[in-house]
Amino acid sequence: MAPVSPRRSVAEARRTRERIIEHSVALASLEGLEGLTIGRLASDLGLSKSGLLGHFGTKEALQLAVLERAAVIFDREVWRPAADAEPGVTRLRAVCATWISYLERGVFPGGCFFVSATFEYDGRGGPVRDLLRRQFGAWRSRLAADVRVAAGRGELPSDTDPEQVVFELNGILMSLNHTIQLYGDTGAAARARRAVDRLLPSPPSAPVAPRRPGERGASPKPA
Amino acid sequence: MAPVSPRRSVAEARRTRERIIEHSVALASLEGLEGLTIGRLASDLGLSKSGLLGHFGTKEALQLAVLERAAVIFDREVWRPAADAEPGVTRLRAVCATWISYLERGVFPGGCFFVSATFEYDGRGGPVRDLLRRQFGAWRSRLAADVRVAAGRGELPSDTDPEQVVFELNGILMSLNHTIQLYGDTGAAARARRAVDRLLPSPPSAPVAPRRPGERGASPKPA
DNA sequence: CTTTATAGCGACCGATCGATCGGACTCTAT
DNA sequence: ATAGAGTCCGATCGATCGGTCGCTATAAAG
Repeated sequence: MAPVSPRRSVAEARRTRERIIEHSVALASLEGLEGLTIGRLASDLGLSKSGLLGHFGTKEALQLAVLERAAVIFDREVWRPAADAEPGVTRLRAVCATWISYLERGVFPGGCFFVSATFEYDGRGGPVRDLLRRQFGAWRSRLAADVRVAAGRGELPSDTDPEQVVFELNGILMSLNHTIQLYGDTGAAARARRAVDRLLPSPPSAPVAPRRPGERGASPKPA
Repeated sequence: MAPVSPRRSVAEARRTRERIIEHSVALASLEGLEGLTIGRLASDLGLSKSGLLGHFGTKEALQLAVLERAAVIFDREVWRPAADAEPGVTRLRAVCATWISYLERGVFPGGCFFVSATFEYDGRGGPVRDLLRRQFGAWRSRLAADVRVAAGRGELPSDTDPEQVVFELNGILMSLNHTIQLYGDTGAAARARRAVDRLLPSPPSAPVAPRRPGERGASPKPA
């Protein structure tokens, strides 16, 4: 039989792998990481199931690769645009802003990838959940670090409990995610911004978004 | 072959249906509504698949029945214990307290049934999602009604946006649900209570309103 | 050119999915 | 006593699941 796609160089294989992961991220955002199916992916991409699975070995390995790719996207869309802001409340507010925007823009069609995924893996065990916990833990501790900076600078009360602020911030973001996904209510973004404003009052007289080209905040790699 | 379970009266059938729903609620709380499988349920309950499905017709009908039962449990565990409190902030705080306790006690082993379910049905359509939206909408509007009462009584600023308060309350509760399920962190309940306190300051013992309206937000100090 | 590594295919595996069917059985109503 | 309704089972259906196997065709290495 005539081979339909006769190119199988190593370089092509890398591109194929990219295509698989990219499509898997989009699909998993909507259907969940467990909702990914090899057959569906293969037919969407014009591959055979064995050809597709050959790149990863098992479905679980694919899920982990998808999760890591999602983290790269999250980093690019949320962390990086806010990284250069002044550490403390200013950067916290910047991260919240990029996060809300990332949800508004629908970077992932199913809302925040990690919120969905952590809810999906609530009660299970295994490597996927372990990775999720580590990724989410990195998110929380990075926020908490900036809360501590803010408290040290007097932008927040000195007795501020960083974990408490992170807890409430996450709540705001999850509530936004939930509202958008369940009701398609775009106006909820304004509510989220108002809630963030109340939780993290804009620091007084500090020049907003002072661009200091030399300084880079912790350059990110949630993993 | 000797029939293993020879009792099939109408009354027994009702009990069987109860058993199915009860077990399904517990299972769906952990595995999700979509994660319910007829075969698993049947084997857990010592029934045949056809015998089990005969009570509902389709899996979707079972899911709807499970959702309605979950709502009954939620009503019993969260709404009812707070129903007799003074309408307004007092009752809002009571509902939040029962909700937090309901999560602490693990009424559903997988956390709040409706939080999990709405996240699961984020991106899908169909009757199950429709019912979920209605149920969640009822929750929101009941909370909003009490917020309006509170604002009318001066317990909250008169220009309070009820939907905003509900949005933030839901965030606190979802953050708690998330923390408990992903990390098993029981201390998070204290954080949730603190956050609720800040959002809904306890009204003074006298039903008068010493708070000056016009001041936005529940409390000027974050954290 | 020859050899080796590998990308990808097609066929196939056992398991499980939701669902259907006919029939055996028990209760209830007449 | 008998008819009807309803409960539940065992067998079975087609579809799909994740995954394996042997194979071919090609690219890369020698």
